[in-house]
Amino acid sequence: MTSKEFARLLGVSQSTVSRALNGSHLVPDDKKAFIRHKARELGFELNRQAQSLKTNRTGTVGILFQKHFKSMNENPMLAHLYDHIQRELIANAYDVMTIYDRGDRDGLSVLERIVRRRKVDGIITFRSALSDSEAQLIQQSGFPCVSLLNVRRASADMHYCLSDIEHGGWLAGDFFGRFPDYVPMYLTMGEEPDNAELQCRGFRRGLAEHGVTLADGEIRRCDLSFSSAYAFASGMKETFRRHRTAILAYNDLIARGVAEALKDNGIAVPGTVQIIGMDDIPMSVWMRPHLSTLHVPVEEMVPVGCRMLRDLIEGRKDGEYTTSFQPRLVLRDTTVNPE
Amino acid sequence: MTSKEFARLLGVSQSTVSRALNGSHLVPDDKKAFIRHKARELGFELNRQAQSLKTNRTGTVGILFQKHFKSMNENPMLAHLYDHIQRELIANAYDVMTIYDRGDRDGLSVLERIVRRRKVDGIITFRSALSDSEAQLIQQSGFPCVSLLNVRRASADMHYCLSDIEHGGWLAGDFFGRFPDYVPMYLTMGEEPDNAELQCRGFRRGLAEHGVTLADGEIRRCDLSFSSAYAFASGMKETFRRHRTAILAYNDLIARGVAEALKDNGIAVPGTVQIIGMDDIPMSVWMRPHLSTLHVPVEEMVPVGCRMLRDLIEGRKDGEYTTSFQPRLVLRDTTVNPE
DNA sequence: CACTGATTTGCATACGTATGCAGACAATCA
DNA sequence: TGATTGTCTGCATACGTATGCAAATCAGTG
Repeated sequence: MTSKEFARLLGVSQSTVSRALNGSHLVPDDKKAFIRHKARELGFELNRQAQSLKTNRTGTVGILFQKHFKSMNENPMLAHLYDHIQRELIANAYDVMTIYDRGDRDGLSVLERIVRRRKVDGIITFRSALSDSEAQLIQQSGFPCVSLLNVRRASADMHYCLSDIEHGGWLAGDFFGRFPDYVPMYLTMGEEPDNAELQCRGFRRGLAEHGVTLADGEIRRCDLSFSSAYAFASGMKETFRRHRTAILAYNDLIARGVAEALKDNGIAVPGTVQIIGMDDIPMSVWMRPHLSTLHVPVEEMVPVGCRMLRDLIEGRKDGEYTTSFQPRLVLRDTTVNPE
Repeated sequence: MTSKEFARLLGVSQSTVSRALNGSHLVPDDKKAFIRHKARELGFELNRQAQSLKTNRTGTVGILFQKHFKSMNENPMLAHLYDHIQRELIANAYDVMTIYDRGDRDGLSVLERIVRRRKVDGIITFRSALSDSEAQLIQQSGFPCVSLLNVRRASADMHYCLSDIEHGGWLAGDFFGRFPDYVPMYLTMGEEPDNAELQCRGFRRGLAEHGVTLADGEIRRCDLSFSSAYAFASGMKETFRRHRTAILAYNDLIARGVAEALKDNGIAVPGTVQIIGMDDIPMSVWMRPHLSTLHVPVEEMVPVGCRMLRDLIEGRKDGEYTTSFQPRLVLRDTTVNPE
């Protein structure tokens, strides 16, 4: 059924139907209500394709995963974020399209295809480690784009909804600083050097305020995966037996891998090794010991980030803007209870 | 740039451009190649909105999650499947839209909205426990729909790409039947009674062939979550200490929860308790002990299922069709090595 | 060269909506 | 009453593509 047929059925013009269903102020409230009521009753809905052709709006937002990063089933934080974002956008009448590049096909990336064909109104991306070409593509296409969670060095024209990772590092440093008998260690991975550096700086500063220093040699690396972190910690068991260690891990996935390895190797947590992760993914409390972590307020960030994107799409806002959220230290079972 | 402008630029008509880019046989190969080359060179692409308006095709497939089930970050198998499906569809030039209902808004479900506005060409759904109203909606909308993985009782007009869960159960039964000193136990959850019943029947049959019976009292339930399985197994520790037990779990998520609980409670695996899961999610080998499991050949099923959907969408096939895949028993560290 | 058939081209239109514009109608005021 | 404003309506058109149809071109044959 087209709007024209539907209009004839109600004895009004197609224009009036269109205006009523789009909430135009040109049609009086009672008539608007009537038309909407009838539409629901008869199951009529405006054709999205035609609507899109006229308005250049699709009612769809793309969620962009970077190929450098893991997928949702390898990185639980992505699934966690995706879940919240999806819920939030749907509640605001946007549908969600996944954009996940895994290398180019025919020299035309998925992002490129979607952007060029305008299949979305805007883009949300989690990490800011877009490749330069991707960032450039988004920028010159003029698509509204909000980056959640982490910042990318030197990229203009992008909007951020951040968690203050440096402050997170500071919180962990401030905590571990109270245990001078534990050697501090920072365990990160290669994928996000900018953010790791921020986190490490905060950690260092937090420790320093208690007179504790983070030795350069105690900045360790593994890959962004449970098993890599597991392997790392297994390989370190002699070191851990030699002296107590207080580990800040880049995120919960890594922290969880470390905790599991320590458990399997019979190293006491938190008696011998303390661990703090970051993100507070749901998985944090699946397993024992429950992970102490820096809670990233996803539940607050996502609505704000989505709101930012909607403002940009619907033209309520322009120019750059950035919001920032503070992580919160949550002590569970991988840290010693401070007296 | 529109196709008309682009056509003028090349000195041909808009029709020819349209035909060339859509691969019509009406335009000779050399000209087709030339036009395509130019299009790529100038970055021209046909407008998807207009195209959709004419053809009623969107180039998008919806992946439908049921609200009864967990989300991707709670159920790793969903993320695993999603990952494969997304990759497969993108490789075939379809984009992917997530359809995740969490209760209705305004009495209009997300699925309803998407179907009514025809934002997708077809639907893939993982589990077949669609609510009746959802199944009906899909059916009467005439959307091609393929259900992966599991079957739903008594639903016509749906196409299935299944893993043979009953055979999976049989494999586990046939294996555990060789260990008469282990009491068999089946651990399932309430969400998918049809499939659980099939699996249990296979398990029972497999055991019976070795003269072992599964007692009705040894059919246990927990929720579909890691922590619920963990809690269940923790609560059973006295039983496990009393006699050896061979557990078939409905899936790996549950099996993993059990394994972790046993580890934390100091119960020997597989010496005291053997565990077989199902799915073979990547998480299976993240943690120790590596889980013995019934490998579901996602890597084979997904391409076939997507192919089925594409056939339906592109009109190469109609009527119902169903394909089925055999799971495979993978022995790792939660089962006793048969001599 | 005339004719036939096959191949290729462009014209014209339709898809279903949003919206500028002009006109209809009601309300207000002098 | 007539003029003026404000509110509402419908007509007509444009968005950019796909495709039926007729026309044009070409190759092959007698």
